[in-house]
Amino acid sequence: MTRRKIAIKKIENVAARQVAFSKRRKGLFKKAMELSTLCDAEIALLVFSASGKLFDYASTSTRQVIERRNLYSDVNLVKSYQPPQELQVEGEYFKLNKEVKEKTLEIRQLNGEELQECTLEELQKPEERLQRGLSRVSKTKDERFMKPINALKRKRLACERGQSSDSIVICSSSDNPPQDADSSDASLRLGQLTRLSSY
Amino acid sequence: MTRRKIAIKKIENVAARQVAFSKRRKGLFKKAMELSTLCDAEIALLVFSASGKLFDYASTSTRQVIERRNLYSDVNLVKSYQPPQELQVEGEYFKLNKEVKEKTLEIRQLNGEELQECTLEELQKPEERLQRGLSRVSKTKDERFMKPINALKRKRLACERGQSSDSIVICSSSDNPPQDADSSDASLRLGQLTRLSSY
DNA sequence: ACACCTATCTATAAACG
DNA sequence: TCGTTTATAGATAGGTG
Repeated sequence: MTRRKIAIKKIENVAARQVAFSKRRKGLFKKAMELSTLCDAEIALLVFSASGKLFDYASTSTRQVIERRNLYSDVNLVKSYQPPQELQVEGEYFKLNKEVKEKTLEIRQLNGEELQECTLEELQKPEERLQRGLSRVSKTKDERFMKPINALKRKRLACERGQSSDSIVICSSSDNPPQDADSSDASLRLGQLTRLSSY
Repeated sequence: MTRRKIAIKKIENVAARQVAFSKRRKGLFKKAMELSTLCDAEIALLVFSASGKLFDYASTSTRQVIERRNLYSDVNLVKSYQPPQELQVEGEYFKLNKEVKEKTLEIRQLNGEELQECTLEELQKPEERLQRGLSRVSKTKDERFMKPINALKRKRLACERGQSSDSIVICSSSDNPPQDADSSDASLRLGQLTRLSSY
């Protein structure tokens, strides 16, 4: 399908087959989910790799109709007719999937995409949210940037005056309101940084 | 996918949804068969239309592992959900779970939370991203806001042509650069708005 | 609903790291 | 094994009959 067209028959090269399986499986699941979403269809998809590994997907948008089975028990795919509706617990997969979709949309909107689907009012929220987020990030960056400078300043002042508690002027490098950048203990902050660097 | 990109959400237009269901179902089955053939996988695919009609496919290339039943035959919904064990956890579920976590973190960072985990450099990216996103959102909002005004303006200019007229000042409601908000045909834009309002 | 068209959008085979 | 990239093959939305 791409650099070269391939015939639809078993791929003999094991490595290539493995790669194709991974890619196409992913694509197939995506298509299944899209169909389910777009057309309000219920879909169950079971894929067993040649080595016996199971990958599955089931949409259960309204009622749970499909049940899954473990690979190693004797398989028995069963469908129910009109199962108890509302009470059905949605599959974990479905729930997760929904969550992913929601978060994806959220992120896309924060990126400023998909905005044509929004009304003027609906644009207000993301805008405010972005402003808040930006403000926080900028502030944090500022603080992080000023810390070593302030530390140096303190050290120097301490040396020069013998010692004293000093009043330090803090400058903001951003165009955001400088809401009092740093007032807590520096060693504490350093402790946090140290801990973080171990990730 | 083609003449126009569509969002992955339920297609409201019934006719269009039906067409999409038919086309995409066909495509999905084809992909399933290709995967099965190319990679020697066993696949079962069940698709229930919104109206309850069943379409299914099952490959049994190597061994018969999947049993199918007709929707209208006797029911036995088997609750055999083995809590996702090793094999399954490694699969789609696991990946989705990871995705959820990643997106959650991403969102939190865009919200300006969890920033203590970032170095100064790592703060740069979200900041720029937020600025871009904010700029896009603001721009879109501006455009949306200006559209009716511009339309009115044109109308009025058209009316006043041949008569006395006063100049109309257009104000931007945002503090972003007004990058020439609207220059295309107003009726077209109105068409878009109308279409959108039906959501 | 179906078959065909075609401009676009998506999936993906190969190649590379 | 994985992630990316890139060029190309394939899928499909919207339109028409």
